[in-house]
Amino acid sequence: MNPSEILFSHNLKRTSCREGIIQVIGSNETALSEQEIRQQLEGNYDRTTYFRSFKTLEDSGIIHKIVVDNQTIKYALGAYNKENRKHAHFYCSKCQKVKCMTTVLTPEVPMPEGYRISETNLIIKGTCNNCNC
Amino acid sequence: MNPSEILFSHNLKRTSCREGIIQVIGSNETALSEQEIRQQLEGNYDRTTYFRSFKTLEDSGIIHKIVVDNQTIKYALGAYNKENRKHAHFYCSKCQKVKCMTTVLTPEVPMPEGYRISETNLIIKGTCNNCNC
DNA sequence: GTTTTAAATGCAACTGTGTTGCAAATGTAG
DNA sequence: CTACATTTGCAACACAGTTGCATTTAAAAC
Repeated sequence: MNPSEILFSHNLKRTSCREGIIQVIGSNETALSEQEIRQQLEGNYDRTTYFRSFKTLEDSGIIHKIVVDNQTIKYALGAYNKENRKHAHFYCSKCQKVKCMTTVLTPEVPMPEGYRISETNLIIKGTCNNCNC
Repeated sequence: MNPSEILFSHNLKRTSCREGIIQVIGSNETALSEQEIRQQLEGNYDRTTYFRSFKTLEDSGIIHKIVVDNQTIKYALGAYNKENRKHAHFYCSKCQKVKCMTTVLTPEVPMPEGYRISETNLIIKGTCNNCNC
């Protein structure tokens, strides 16, 4: 599906900013920050528009937000696998790239009586194969 | 050990701000944000001083920083268990409290050739036993 | 106890992130 | 093409985090 179709299938208006964001995120191996997305996008959109677009796209599950730390936020396509499970993310502290580890699912943690889990985030930090050469 | 002894044993100067931070964090069940620590501290220190103190205390392993999301940062005492492993953290999205789950260690994730892990963060979000009543 | 000195603090200024209200522009259904 | 709801851009703002520098303080040396 192309960006336009993705938006349509989620009942979202097909605006150029949204289509561009999906397009750029979808054509990258690693997750991207707002800055990186802006650099790769043709159109010059307002910062507010980006943030509102990210929120809309995230709410509908088209993209997901990866909070590595309070200064490093990245976005990638998709969100859940077929079983509605989320995956881990790897952050390379040398090249600052974030990769979705789609084969590593977040663990099912047994919780004490009375606790309910809505979401589990697993972030792994280190250095990637490219930076360890 | 009291705050003064803790600082001494880490070769850090025993300033009132640092002692106060350790004191406040140590006397709370849950992890605290900068704001919450400020409210419970007598002395009125500059914001810069807090951030520098947090960094110093974190670098020496006296406290650890918990990044729940880019807007929610908390601090708690200690850092690693005896085996140098880190634990998971639970964030209640109703009461906004963060608890160290010292019994749940971060998983050992098998990585592809060439990857090195320096740190693993596991954040569980949901609602706590208090808020589910 | 006083002096000395390296470290910590307070202050001012600044960057960057994220939010809100409102008017203008745009997508889409009719 | 028109009408309407939604999205966007702009301005303004709140807050987190950082840096340089002068002042103050902790702790070691005397």
